[in-house]
Amino acid sequence: MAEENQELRRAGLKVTLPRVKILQILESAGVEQQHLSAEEVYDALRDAGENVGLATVYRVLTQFAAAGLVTRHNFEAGRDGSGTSHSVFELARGEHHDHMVCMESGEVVEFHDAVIEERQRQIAEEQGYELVDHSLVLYVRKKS
Amino acid sequence: MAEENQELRRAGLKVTLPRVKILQILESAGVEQQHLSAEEVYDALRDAGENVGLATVYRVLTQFAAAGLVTRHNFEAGRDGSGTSHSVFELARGEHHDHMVCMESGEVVEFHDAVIEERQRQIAEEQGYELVDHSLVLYVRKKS
DNA sequence: CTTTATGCAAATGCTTTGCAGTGCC
DNA sequence: GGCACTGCAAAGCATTTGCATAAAG
Repeated sequence: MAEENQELRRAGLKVTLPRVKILQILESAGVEQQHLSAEEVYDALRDAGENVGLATVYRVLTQFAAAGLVTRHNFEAGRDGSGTSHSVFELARGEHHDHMVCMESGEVVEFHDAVIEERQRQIAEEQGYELVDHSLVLYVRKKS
Repeated sequence: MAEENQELRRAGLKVTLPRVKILQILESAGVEQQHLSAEEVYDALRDAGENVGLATVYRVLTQFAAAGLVTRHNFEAGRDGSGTSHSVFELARGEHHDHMVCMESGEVVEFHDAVIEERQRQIAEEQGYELVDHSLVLYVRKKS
């Protein structure tokens, strides 16, 4: 219960109601809903009876991301080159992983592959670069 | 010279000055500048003395993307979770490739790796999905 | 001629900011 | 009490759309 407060303090952030609530929402998100948009967090707050402004949700999530508490992703909505893409946030639970998004259901599956990770490092190196970060998203469709 | 007109007709688009000009700009982009934002294309047009509206640039690029003539990417600006990301367009020259973006210089290097491509397919399959598309961007830093 | 494209300006959607008021430590 | 945090409304960007005009086939 006081767990969240610790995390916040560690991040150098004052323990306030919006921050604690948002952290709880992210922590309690079911496996199927680990990737929330700012709007979804906002709605969850209202459903929980808390009156937090959308601006605050964005501010808090951005701070959390800067503190490494959460990760921000930018999944593109549809293929078809519709530049529409909103951010989704997910609690950073230690190890890194990539994502697979179903183009039909919107479902998100996480995965981690050592082979790919290593190849990426090698490829960057071959070009004289050091790999700092990467973003890999597979757009998939359920098999029939 | 009439090459562009053929490509446009093939795509089912009327041959108009804005479309031809934009196609030329993309084709003549140097190796270091193959990835242009709508704004950059717009500026290039003005520099070439053509008065094309930015809205038209967007419309044309979107049509080109839909026709498969160009590919639209969404490189994120800075890491640090600043959701800032604008689209860049690149001429689709046949084979698929991924990108490596230098976080300092903004330079973009293209690459293709059969191992990664294959692993992606396998990973999707293992989860009962069919791989439709993917987006892979490596964020790198020049080695010292 | 008829259809499709263009330009401009206004509208959008998501995200950030300015500022006065509020609540942590 | 002071300074960080919040809420609200307004500002910002990149991109899209409505509509009257202009050009293509």
